[in-house]
Amino acid sequence: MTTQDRLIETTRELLWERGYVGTSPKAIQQRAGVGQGSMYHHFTGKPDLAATALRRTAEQLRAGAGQLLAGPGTAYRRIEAYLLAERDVLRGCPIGGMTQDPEVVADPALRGPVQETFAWLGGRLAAVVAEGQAAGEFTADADPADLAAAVAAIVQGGYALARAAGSPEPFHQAVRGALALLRAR
Amino acid sequence: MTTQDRLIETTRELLWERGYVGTSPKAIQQRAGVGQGSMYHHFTGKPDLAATALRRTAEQLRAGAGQLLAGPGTAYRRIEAYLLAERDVLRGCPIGGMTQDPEVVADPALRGPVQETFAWLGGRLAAVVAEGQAAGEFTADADPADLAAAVAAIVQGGYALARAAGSPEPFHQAVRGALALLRAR
DNA sequence: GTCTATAATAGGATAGAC
DNA sequence: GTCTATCCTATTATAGAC
Repeated sequence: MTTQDRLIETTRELLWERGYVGTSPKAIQQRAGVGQGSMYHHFTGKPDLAATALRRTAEQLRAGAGQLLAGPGTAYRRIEAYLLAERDVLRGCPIGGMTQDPEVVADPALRGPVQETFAWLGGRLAAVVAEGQAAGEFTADADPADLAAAVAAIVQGGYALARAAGSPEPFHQAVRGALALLRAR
Repeated sequence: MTTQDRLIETTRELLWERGYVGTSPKAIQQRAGVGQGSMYHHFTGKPDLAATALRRTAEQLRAGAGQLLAGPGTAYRRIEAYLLAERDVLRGCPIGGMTQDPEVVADPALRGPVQETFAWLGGRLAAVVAEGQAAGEFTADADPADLAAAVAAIVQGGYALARAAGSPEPFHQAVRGALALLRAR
């Protein structure tokens, strides 16, 4: 792995663990085992490095979710697969967590990957819901985009509840609740 | 308003706007218009002041939600009232947002008010759901605690989606989706 | 109670040697 | 490309005067 790559991977970890404000260049350099000079040689500064790291994280998240949602099975089964995917619940979402940081939200380069990820996810989920409605699997009296947003919110909100409780259980409750509601359609 | 109160109110604002890591004692003092000495006279330090501020915010949040959930009307109407309550969506939740900060999660004095708020909210929502099931308003095939967690997660997740998008719309989509699902019970 | 020093450490970056 | 040295500001307090 190149020095540049180590910087990116280390930044991805730290952003996930400590958020953007909580991640200092010094901490990145120390964990990556490189001096200051290297970091500023490859990146213009912390925002540049963080944006690069976030783009990579967003890519991987989309790849994972894309697989689950494109899989075989009914619409319900695919949404279920997405909701039941294995997650390190107490670590939270490496993309969604960024929305809490005002500096991320304020900087287009940082918010970009986050915004695009959720826009993409909403679109994919809505497409699956629409397929389910077309197949008569779900009643067609709700906007697919609304149900898609609800499913995405369950995951993001589940993380928040779990971290508040110090336990993954509230996340799983929320998912079970959402699946129970979806089955009733 | 006393100096102590101004410090608490200012800290509540800053915690909401910038989170715990992003809120410095100096910023609190400047916005409150008091010197360093005053802050350290009334509070042992930033964690103490922040914990006091969070307890007050938690109280107000519970008071507001409690009113909506205890109101008249069917279980569905009360949950609807909670979900449709007016919110400054792009500001996020002043309590739920704290879960993103590792220092808050790690400090029992800081996580306490957050944990208690969601524990209380989950209990209240579950009670309303249970009433709805008892009244035949909802089918009784789902655990009230699961549906309660789902409702709470919709709100918290809705904030995250909205801030990612830079628009309140995804929050409202998620709420509409959740209400559509609840109506089908 | 409140204020103004003062201080040790961290944050974020630049300069220049190698 | 990578490193160390240096710089300025912010952070989070403590000390002591008023």
